[in-house]
Amino acid sequence: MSADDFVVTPWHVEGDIDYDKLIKQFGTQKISPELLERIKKITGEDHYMLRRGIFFSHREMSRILDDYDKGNKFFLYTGRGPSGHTHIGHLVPWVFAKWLQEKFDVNMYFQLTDDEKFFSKQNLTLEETRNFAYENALDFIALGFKPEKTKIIINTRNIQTLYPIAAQVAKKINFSNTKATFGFTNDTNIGMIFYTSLQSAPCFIEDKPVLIPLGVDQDPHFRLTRDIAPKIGKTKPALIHNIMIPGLEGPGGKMSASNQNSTVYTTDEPNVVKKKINKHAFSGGQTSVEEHRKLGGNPDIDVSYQYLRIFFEPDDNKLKSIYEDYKSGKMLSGELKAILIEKMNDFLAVHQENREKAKDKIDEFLFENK
RNA sequence: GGGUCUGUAGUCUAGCCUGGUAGGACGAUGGUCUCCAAAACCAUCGGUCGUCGGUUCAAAUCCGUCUGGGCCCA
Repeated sequence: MSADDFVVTPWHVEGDIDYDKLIKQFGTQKISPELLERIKKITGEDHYMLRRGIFFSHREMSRILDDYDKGNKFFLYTGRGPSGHTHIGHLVPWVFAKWLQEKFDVNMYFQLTDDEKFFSKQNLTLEETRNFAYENALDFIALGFKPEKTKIIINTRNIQTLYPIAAQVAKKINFSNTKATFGFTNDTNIGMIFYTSLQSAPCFIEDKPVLIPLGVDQDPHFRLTRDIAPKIGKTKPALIHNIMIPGLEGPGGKMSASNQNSTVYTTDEPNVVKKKINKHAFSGGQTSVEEHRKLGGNPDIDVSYQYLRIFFEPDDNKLKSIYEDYKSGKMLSGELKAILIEKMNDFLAVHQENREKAKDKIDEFLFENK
């Protein structure tokens, strides 16, 4: 734990994150009302994730928009480390990325880092991480991306394309850089040490500026990439960061794919979702009905409310009335949970159907080595 | 290639020197309490002690092999 009582790294998130402090600590830019207004002006609408500060921070988003205004398109890049099944927290940046893609009409690359998860997870085989990559790709496709403008990169499959770019990057990053950035020690395997150069590679796969929507915990990789980009004659990648999605069991840390109880997977059945929320979701309610009616609940720490805010209730008016009812004590935690369960299961029913259909479409999405 | 230290439940770890088949913490599971969750309290589950072999009546504990990891030297 740092002196700030929270830790955010690509492999570990812990504590109550103070996002204003994190912005200072990471040296990123807060998304200002002016920037919001500018995005709204170009896209014709503001996305609820921007409005509500789910995406809260960026690096050089303004430059991307400057270029766009001049008629120079960018492209999007995001990804996922396939260490397990997809959960709803993973979907947040993907849904937002899809919105960006549609509004700006740009290409999108999605990188599945099966090699990295093999390197970093002691108990996973390369075969397992490749299988998870395939599973995760289905969830991505299920969100409705267009294959003409969207390509999925799987590291071990597309290494032929990635490697020449990664080599350029790798030559400019030394051991001290990666150690300082990721906290590597002498028992870190050399796959990990090289790895960040592979994660950088898709930034330069097109000769255009890139914008990367991602969880803020992944920022350190691209801090390095931004450092070396000018050294290899490339434009620095621009980033836009979302907050960490809390696990069911509490506001500290993030939803982790490995803890079954703090996680709702995209493949969970309705009754499983119901059970997980009712039995595990941390609430901001009081200890008894009488207390709750008298004192009211605290939506700011209530995980069910936060899920509605972050993902499942895009309607501001509905969200506001839930907020007020819960805060005043009119609405009980059990009732709030019921709302979330319904929203979640409605979403998952559609998602799971699309996910099935994605199995037939995956080939159209896979990036082909040139 | 040589030397040296190290490997105990999901995680961290006690025990090893002075042999008698493992104890704790966190986690997990169930219950009580709550509109739920959390907290608190109660209970339960979980380890063939990295592998194979040797010594011994008896080995996590001693010896050797292999294997994973750390450090030093070449």
